[in-house]
Amino acid sequence: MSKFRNKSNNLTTFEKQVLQAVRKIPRGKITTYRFLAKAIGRPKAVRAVAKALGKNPCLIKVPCHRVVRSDGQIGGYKLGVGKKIFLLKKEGIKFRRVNQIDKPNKYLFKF
DNA sequence: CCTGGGGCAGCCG
DNA sequence: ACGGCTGCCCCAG
Repeated sequence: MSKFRNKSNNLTTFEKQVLQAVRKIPRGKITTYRFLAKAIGRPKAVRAVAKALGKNPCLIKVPCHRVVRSDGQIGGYKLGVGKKIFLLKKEGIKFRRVNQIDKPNKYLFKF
């Protein structure tokens, strides 16, 4: 038995697919909830995808802060939007206003 | 700019 | 099993 408690991720197949896809997003890049939904073959399950991110068990392996809204706004974050913005800035993402990414298209990661 | 309805996987009673 | 919310949303109007 590991000393480290295994946060037994009771994740469904769908949720795993979502998290797996997010892991591919490199530092300094972002994607949107919509693209992410498409990427896993469920273009209409956008909200379900967003919800799945809320269950993200490991913020290191699954950088869900790199998933933002289609309009370039930040979107939500389980640990607070402020934290999300902080992380994105740290990775080189520029903001035009607090809460609004400058030229989101520039950073978009294509699956 | 704001609004409503679409859409769907999970969760809870 | 089952129906009704809900959620890190989206876009047409």
